Amino acid sequence: MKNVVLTDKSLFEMQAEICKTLTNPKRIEILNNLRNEEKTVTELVNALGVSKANVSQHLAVMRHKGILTTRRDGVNIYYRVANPKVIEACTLMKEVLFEQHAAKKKAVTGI
Amino acid sequence: MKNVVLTDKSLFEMQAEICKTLTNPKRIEILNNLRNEEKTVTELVNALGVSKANVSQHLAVMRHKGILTTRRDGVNIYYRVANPKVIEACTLMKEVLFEQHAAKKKAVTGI
DNA sequence: TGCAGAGTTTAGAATTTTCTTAACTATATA
DNA sequence: TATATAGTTAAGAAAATTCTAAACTCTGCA
Repeated sequence: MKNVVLTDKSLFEMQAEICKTLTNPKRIEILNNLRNEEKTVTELVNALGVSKANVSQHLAVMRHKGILTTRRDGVNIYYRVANPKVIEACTLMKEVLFEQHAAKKKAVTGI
Repeated sequence: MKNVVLTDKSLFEMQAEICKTLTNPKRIEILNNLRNEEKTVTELVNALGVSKANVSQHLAVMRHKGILTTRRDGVNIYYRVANPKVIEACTLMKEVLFEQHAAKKKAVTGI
């Protein structure tokens, strides 16, 4: 365990690293799937419709960053969101998107 | 103005596009600088200590995504955050980082 | 032990992001 | 008009991200 101390110098970089979780459409879709419940890799594969290897890679990215945690139950591995604030941040950014959309629509229709 | 309608198909992609704003340390630092006030490009250049061209590029990225807006006053262009929810999301992700840090520290020191 | 199902890891190509340099536009003022 | 200041844009190299295919590990069970 190294670098337990947060240095000012690297703070923005560390924050960017955490935020990178949210920059891939499939990872966002995974987070949406894990919003209220834990799921196995296979369940996520079926929900997303992409290869198991790819889902596993995205899960690994988020697990290594501490965004997701896992538990094994027999042959299955269940993934869940480690900190609900990630979901909150995700929701806020979706709201930003919707509010932009509403503003654009208003600009076009005048309503 | 095309694609005013949000399709389900592209929703995660659009959300990821918005979130990409937060994935660069310099853009996060810019958002921190604009948290409570508008600033000119030169003020941001001085605050970040990087080239004007680079700051301008990062500002352009965020402006094109509707995250920042601008006003010109004479020779200066003032940038400000368009939607405070972006700052809220940024803050939440920083809290996630700090809570991870606290958890790691506790794991090491037992306190 | 051997097999099948569940998941991970690796290697590499294609794409995207980032930064630097240089050229460019716009505004104010002498 | 000429010049300085403020900011933007373009081109291209270096680095990071993403996906696919194939090989690999781990667990449960016959």
